[in-house]
This record gives sequence, structure tokens and C-alpha cells, in this order.
Amino acid sequence: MTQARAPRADAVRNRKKILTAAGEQITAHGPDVGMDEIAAAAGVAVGTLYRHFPTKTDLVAAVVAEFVARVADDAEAALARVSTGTPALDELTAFLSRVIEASVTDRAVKAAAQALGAEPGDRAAEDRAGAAVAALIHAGQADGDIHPDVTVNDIYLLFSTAPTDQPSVDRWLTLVVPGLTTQARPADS
Amino acid sequence: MTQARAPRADAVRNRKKILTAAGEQITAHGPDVGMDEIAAAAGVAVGTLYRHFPTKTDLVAAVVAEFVARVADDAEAALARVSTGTPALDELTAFLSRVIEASVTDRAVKAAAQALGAEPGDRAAEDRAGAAVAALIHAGQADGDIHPDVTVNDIYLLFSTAPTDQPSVDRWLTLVVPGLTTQARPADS
Amino acid sequence: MTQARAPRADAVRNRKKILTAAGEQITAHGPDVGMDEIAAAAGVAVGTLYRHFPTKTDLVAAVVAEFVARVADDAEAALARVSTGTPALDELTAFLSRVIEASVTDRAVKAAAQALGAEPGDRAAEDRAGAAVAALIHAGQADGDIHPDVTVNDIYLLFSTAPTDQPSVDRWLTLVVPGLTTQARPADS
Amino acid sequence: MTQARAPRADAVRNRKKILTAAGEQITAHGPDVGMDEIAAAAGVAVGTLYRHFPTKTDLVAAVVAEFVARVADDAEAALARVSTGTPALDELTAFLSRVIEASVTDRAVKAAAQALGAEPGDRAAEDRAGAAVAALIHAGQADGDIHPDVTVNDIYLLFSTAPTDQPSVDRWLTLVVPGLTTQARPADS
DNA sequence: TATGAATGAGCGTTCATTCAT
DNA sequence: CATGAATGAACGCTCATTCAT
Repeated sequence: MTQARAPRADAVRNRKKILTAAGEQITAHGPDVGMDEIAAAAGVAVGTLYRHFPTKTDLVAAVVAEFVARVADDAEAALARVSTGTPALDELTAFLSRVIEASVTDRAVKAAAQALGAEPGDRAAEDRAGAAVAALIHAGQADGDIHPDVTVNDIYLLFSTAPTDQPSVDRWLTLVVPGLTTQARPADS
Repeated sequence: MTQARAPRADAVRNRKKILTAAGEQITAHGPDVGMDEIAAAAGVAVGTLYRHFPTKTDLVAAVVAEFVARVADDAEAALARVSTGTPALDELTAFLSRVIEASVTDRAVKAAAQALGAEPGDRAAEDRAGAAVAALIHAGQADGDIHPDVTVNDIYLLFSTAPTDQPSVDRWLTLVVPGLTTQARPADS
Repeated sequence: MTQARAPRADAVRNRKKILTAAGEQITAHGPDVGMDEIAAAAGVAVGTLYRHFPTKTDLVAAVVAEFVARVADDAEAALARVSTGTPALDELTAFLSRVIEASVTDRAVKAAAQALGAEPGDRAAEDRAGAAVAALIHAGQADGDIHPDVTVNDIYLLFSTAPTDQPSVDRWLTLVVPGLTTQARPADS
Repeated sequence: MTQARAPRADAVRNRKKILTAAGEQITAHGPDVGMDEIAAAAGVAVGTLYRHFPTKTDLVAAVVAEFVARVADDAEAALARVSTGTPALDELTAFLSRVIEASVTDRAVKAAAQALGAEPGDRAAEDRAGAAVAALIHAGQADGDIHPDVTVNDIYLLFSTAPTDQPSVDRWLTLVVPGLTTQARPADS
């Protein structure tokens, strides 16, 4: 009985504007930006914002979900390249590096998500990312490069504990990648 | 010249109560606990809390400083054991493990310190810890067990990125320790 | 282009209620009344009060501005009567008397304005009042009744130093008016 | 520093120190200085301050009383000069001028007294001042210089309404003195 | 007695959320 | 539906006053 929804266009556009603005504001000013500021940045009134996202937690969850969707896309692209011959370990570490670099910029998103205990909110995107990462891991294990006990959860664990300031990221990757592989860290790495 | 100040007894006891309560409250409810709640948990009035710590930032810094002092004690004890023959790498990883386990309990302290930009406040304790850790690293490098480029900052980096939930800690240590060493992670680790 | 804004009605009414209540509360309890008390007296929540006046200083400035606007109206009315034949000195002293009587009721407004260093906020009203008073003075000087060196600032000076308790006002006017005129105070004044 | 027991001497010295410090602090920082700051400036603990003055109002009253005592001294000196031939009107206006100049510096004291509704507290000094001023007025009236209906209360009224900023004081005296005399303000005054 | 630590009501202000328009 | 005014609990912090030492 849910009939034709004519005003969908506006609603969809508003939702997009709000998500974009929320991402920008949280990134720029931290997770404590006021809802009023987000609404103003989106060019809507607070009421509209609450129509789309009943609580601040929901809004942050949606912002996080967008990030997860981009991660899933990235993981699937990496997997596609592996199927054309690139070594899976290289793709996995490059993927790890890209995601973490991105989360430096979006650092507040992570903080916000944790601070507010936001639910992921987009199980589908998470599943897509998980499947692609699992496939990368398996391919690397088949190559003998990735340590046999590594799982998707290990990658998630590293995501969730990555440093949030740019200069630390490279060193952290250097320290962390050997644990995923079958090789010792070279003396000059 | 160094007179015993009689009325200090209460004040000292209150300071202790406040620090303890602050640690507990921040751990339990995050860095955003109200000062009133901390005061209530300590069994004092807010004014008393502000007499001891002029701002919330100061209070959080003091809580963090206490934690740092305990870490310094731990590092020095580990270093002492190395000088009696224990392998330095074992002591370093055990130390890492202990500190991180402890910071799981005190997890919010870290978040609080970052959130509020709290100054360490106790440079001496930090220096003590740094010196002991540096000595541990050098001993391990002399043994040929610890990778030659590892520094104290690497250990700090790992501290600051350690997971904050209990079950993840062990696995995380497994993944992270190989980066500190000259050896690959064994297939069955 | 000049659209009627429907939802403004409530806001306008609230603003009025707040200004009225603020004036009453400040008069009754001095410039240190709490914002909560003003809000309660106005029948709104504090937040509403802050929506209309971002700081306490702004609120006080608005209360003062209302008073200034009434003074300007009074001065202009007096000037109009002079142009129809009333002696300017009589109108000026009567105006002085009226404003000061009014400021007895609104006494705290003055104190509040000074205490908070509030900006007038309504320069237009102040200019109107100043122009009308200047015209009154000039007319009285043309009549030969008002002392030739009297200026608008003298009137402001008297405003700002008027007594704030009712019984003193009449005597104070008796003492102060001769300084504005070309005549000595009569023996039986 | 703990001398032999001379309870009275210490107490008297402390009272003096507190009064001096209170006067300075209130003059320097306005009537809202904290009791702690006054105590610190006096070199005593708050408790001592409260031993001498049970409330802040009492302390301010005492500061005001000191000022009144100085005014009484001034008035009596003026009266003495009149008895040696100086015109009483000149002495009265000069006295008015001196007191008001002094109250510009001590302006915060007056503000504090009003703000706190402090009782004068030192009836004796007030009576002394009143008697001397009354005698000045009578002498001026005998000379035919001072208007016959002027009373001590008129002088008090002028004190209480004097401007508190330096530049205004001279002009204000010019405007106000004619009301006390039997003469019109000269055209070039 | 003097000390200064403790008290706690109160302050101005903020902000996630609700609801009349 | 969007709007934005209204709500009110909560926040960090202050300060006149009290009271144990």
C-alpha cells in the first residue's frame, strides 16, 4: 500500500547534502560539532536533519557507513587486480595503507563512531568489504606470502588501532605488516 | 625548616580520593563525565575538587600522570631483571603486554588525555619510563633479538595504538611483536 | 519581496515578554539577577532567552535601548510643544523631571548598563534624543532663559548622576536646575 | 614570627591590614573582588578576615566608614579655617570639590557600598561630619551667600549623586553649586 | 587564635532533541 | 514535509561562608 512517493527526489537530495555536510563538519571540527552547525552547513534546518536521522548517533553511523562503502569498493578493486596477476600480499598491504591514510583525514569519523557507540548501520557494505578482504588473504596464503592464521578480523583489528596522525602511519605500517606475513622484517626496512 | 603541616592530612587524603574516583569515573563513563559526578564519587563537594585541580584538564592530566608513574616503575623493574640475566626481548614484550593490559582497564584515561589535550604534567615519570625502555631495547639489540632500528618512540606508538578491549589484546600483540624483532613470526604462533 | 514570516509571531511575543521580564527583574533585584530568574519571570526556558539574546550583556543592552527609545519619544514630544508656544526652559526641566522619575523605577537599568559595560545597541534612538534635546536647549538660549554654555552633554551628565530614590528627586531638581539657567534660585523656591 | 602573646596588638594590626587591603583591592578591581583576594592582599587567611568582619557587607561598611572619617576630618578643618576668616561658601564648595575628587578614586567603594546595601557602620564619624557641614552652611547663610533653605542633607544628596569619572566632576560642580547659593551662575562661569 | 580546606548553591552558557507553525 | 523557536538538563567553574585542625 505504499503508494508512489513523489517527493522522493527532494528527500534524497537532502539526505545526501546532510551526509556530506556532516562528514565535512565532523572531519573539520571533531565529533562534538553541534547538530545546528551540521544543519547550517547542509543548508537545511535542524528539524529536517532529525527527520532523516532521528539521533546524532544515527547520523554519525550513516557517515561511518559511507566510509565503509568506499572501503568495500577499494577492497573489491584490489581483488580484481589480483585476479589479473598482481601479488595478493602487495595488494593487501597497499589496501591497508590506503584505508589508513584515508582514515587519517576522516579521523574524526572514527572517533565519533567510537565516542557515540554508533552501530555500523550498513551491514551490506561491511559484508562486501569482508568478502573481498577474505579473498585477498586467501590468495596471499595460497602464494605462501601471508601467514596461514591471518583472518579478516586481524585486518579489522589493525584498522581499528591505526594511528590517527599522518607522520606515524608509515612507521606503524612498517611495524605491523611483518605480523601478517611469513617473512621477518628485513634489516633495512 | 621542613615543618610538618598538621592540617595537610585531610587534604592529602582528599587528593587521593579524588584521583582514585576520577580514574574510576573516567574509565567507567568516558572522558565526558561531569566534574560533579567525579566529586560525588569521591565523596567531596565540587569546590574541593577544584581546589585540588583548577580545571578539568588538570585533573585528567593528574590521572594520566599516575598511570605514567606506574608504567615507569614497571619498566625499571623489567630492566632490573634483565641485568640479572633474563632475555631483554622477553622482558620488553612482557612489559608491553602488561602495560597494554593495564591500559585496557584505564582505557578512557588515554582517550580523556587526548580529548582534552592534557599536558603530561609529570615529565619526570615520563623520562624515567623512557630511559628504562631505551635500555631494554639496547640490551635486546645487543642480543641480536630486537630489530636494529627500533626506538622508544616505536614502543610509544604501539602503546598509543593498542586495542582497548580485552579479547583483542593478545592477538594484537602476536601481530605486532614480529615488527620489533629480527625474526619472522613462526607458523604456529 | 517583503514576505510576511508566519512563525515569527511567537518569537516576537517571546522577545517582548523577555524584555519586559528582564526590565522588571533587573529593577527589582539589581543587575545580578540570574538569567534563569529572568527566564522564569518571562515564562520561557533559558534556552529561549539565549536564542533571543546571545549573552547577558546583549539582553541588558536591549533593555537599556528600550528605555532610550522612550526617552527619545519624550524629548521629541517636548520639542513639538515648544514649537507651538510653550517656553523651552519649562519643557526642558519638565522633560528632565519626567526622565528622572522614570529612571527611578528603572533605576537598575542604569546600574546594569554601567556594570556590564553594555553597548547602547540603538544608536538611532540615542541620536534622536540628542537632536531633540539640543533643539530644546537652543530654543531656551534664544529665549535668554537657558545659560549660553549649556550643552546636550550637560543634560546627559545630569541624567547619569540623578538620585535613584523617589523622595530625593524633587529636591535634587531644585538644586540642579539653576545651573542650567541664567537666573539665581529664588529665595522661596 | 610567632611573638609573645599580645593578643590585642595582633588583632588590631590585622584589622588595619585587612581594611587597607580591602580598600585597595576594591578600588583597584571593583566591588566584586573575592574575599580570598582581599585576604591574600592583607597577608592573612580568609578565616582571619571573617573573624574581624562576619560578612563581606560588614567589611565594605568598614571601608566606607574609614572614608567617612576622612571626610569628617576634612569638614572640621574647613570649619576651623572659616572661624579664622575665610568665606564659608568658598570653604563649602572647596570641601565639596575635594570630597568628590577623592570619591572618584574610591569610586568602587561607593559602588560596593550600594551594591551590598552596606550600613554606614560608623555613626560617630558621620555625626562629626554632619555637625561640621551644618556649621559651614550656617556661616554661609549668615554671610548671605548660601541659599537659606540649604541643609546638610542637600550636601549628602550631592555627594551621593556626584559623577564618578574624573573629567565630568568639574563641569558637574559648575552646574550644581548655583543651586546652593543666592547668586545666578555668571555668564562666563 | 589563625589557618586554609571544604562546602554547595549559583552562575552564564550549550546543545541534543521536540513540536508548533 | 521543512522550518526554526522552544525546551531544559547538564556543563565547567566561582565564591561567600563554615569548620576541623
